[in-house]
Amino acid sequence: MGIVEPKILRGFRDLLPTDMIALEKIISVIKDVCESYGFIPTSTPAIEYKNILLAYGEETSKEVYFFEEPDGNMVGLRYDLTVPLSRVIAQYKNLPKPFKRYQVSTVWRYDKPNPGRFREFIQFDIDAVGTSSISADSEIILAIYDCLERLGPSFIIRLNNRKILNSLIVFAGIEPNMARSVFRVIDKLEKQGIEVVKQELGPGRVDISGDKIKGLGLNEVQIKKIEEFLSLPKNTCSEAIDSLKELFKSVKGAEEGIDEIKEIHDHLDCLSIPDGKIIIDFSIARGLDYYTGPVFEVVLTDAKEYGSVVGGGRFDELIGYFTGENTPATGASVGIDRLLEALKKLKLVKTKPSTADVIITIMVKDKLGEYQKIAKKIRDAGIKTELYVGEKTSIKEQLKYADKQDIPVAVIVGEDEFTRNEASIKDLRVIKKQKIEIGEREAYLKERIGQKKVPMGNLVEEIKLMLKK
RNA sequence: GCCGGUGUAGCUCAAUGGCUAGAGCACUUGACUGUGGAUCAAGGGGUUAUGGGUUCAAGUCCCGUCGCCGGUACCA
Repeated sequence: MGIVEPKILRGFRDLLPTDMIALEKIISVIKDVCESYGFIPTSTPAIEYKNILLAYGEETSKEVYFFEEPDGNMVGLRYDLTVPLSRVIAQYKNLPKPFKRYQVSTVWRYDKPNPGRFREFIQFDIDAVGTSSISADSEIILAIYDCLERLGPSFIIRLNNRKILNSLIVFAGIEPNMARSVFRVIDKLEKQGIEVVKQELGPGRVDISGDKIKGLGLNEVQIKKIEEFLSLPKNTCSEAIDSLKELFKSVKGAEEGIDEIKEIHDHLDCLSIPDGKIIIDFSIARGLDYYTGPVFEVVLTDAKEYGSVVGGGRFDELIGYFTGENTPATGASVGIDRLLEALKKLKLVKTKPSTADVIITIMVKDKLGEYQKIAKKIRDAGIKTELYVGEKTSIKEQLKYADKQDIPVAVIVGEDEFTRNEASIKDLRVIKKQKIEIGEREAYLKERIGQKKVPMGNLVEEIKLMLKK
């Protein structure tokens, strides 16, 4: 008989318990924060009609998984959570506005896989729809700020405004249809440096591997003006705002974007958020075409190689493709997979193979019912408790299993304990924590390291005490 | 997509074109039938990613494919 070779698609991956436990933990922290801000959960299908997925234009299509249903409908896997959100807003017209929702779901893109970047990945989106108020943008940024504070990594939130970049196009005298390309180039500033940016704005350059990168062909005056913009003093947010105001004083309509970013800054200032954690960076544009106002992204300062782990901004024109009317919206998207990889590397998330805190070992096979009673008692007290169900029933095997699963406490009840109405509880962490100097195996066994006999009536209390250590 | 590197046991890696492809860790078993550590002993594990070619002889050299890593491009 042929054996089927076990393999998975390129860019896809399995999440084994250790990763999955860490992932769930991260998600639950973010959910808690969202709900503490009054964002409410939504869910939409993984599959949408093709024309829905293509609502913003055909150019998106090459990275989307499309397929035909047996009855001929053309459908596809969602590639983000914003398109389904727009559909939902258009479809359920009586949703309360502002509609503040969060959604954590899998999305699919046929991209080139990278470390921390997969073809199937999880997005955590937070959005506020139906309000132009900048306070919505501030709330989302604050929620993201709180999430990161609770998760623990050091980070920087970079803020900008698409309107400011649009003013730059006017300021530098660039054709409006070049705007998008210019934004794409200046977005590279942080990673590549000013010289590369200037080359790409102008004649182009040749990269390390010998590839030619075409330049945008801007003239020297235009490049000079962009450089002036990018090198504005911005040690503090107020300094950045003031210097930009000065630079753009003759640009018509430039106040709007500057005022918006100032408003966000004022909100954050009231909460005494340290100036270095949320900064203004005029180079960030975000890859997406659809942003219309404030934009921001987050990098982890000790794990920069994962790129931005959160990105977001205002997209006032997007939902209109479905509603036919102007529907302002702003949001953020957390790259959960990148965050997981980064937090693992920074050792800020527990990587454990099991969620159980207690294992009940089986010593007397025909008293299974008794063991189940013990397990129930501990579970009823809110402690995660596993009853050993393996076939190898020697105590040695059971403890080895518990050790491998990193379960901290074992309950051992044999004939002795049953007759005395007692239980032995054993702290399995003790051996790992300190090297115990016992040479002889016999002495080691006698020592019963980390073990304690307690009356059955006190079992739950004693376990709680042991777990607290 | 393009450029470069790389692929040997579960993991980390050895092996001048030449004898039966090795080691450490991990794993299994026993010393030890109510105790996970340490120690000792034994054991299992490989189509050298894959398909072709050169050669008396290929893990080793050449070509294709696939995977992985790095860079670059793209990213609604």
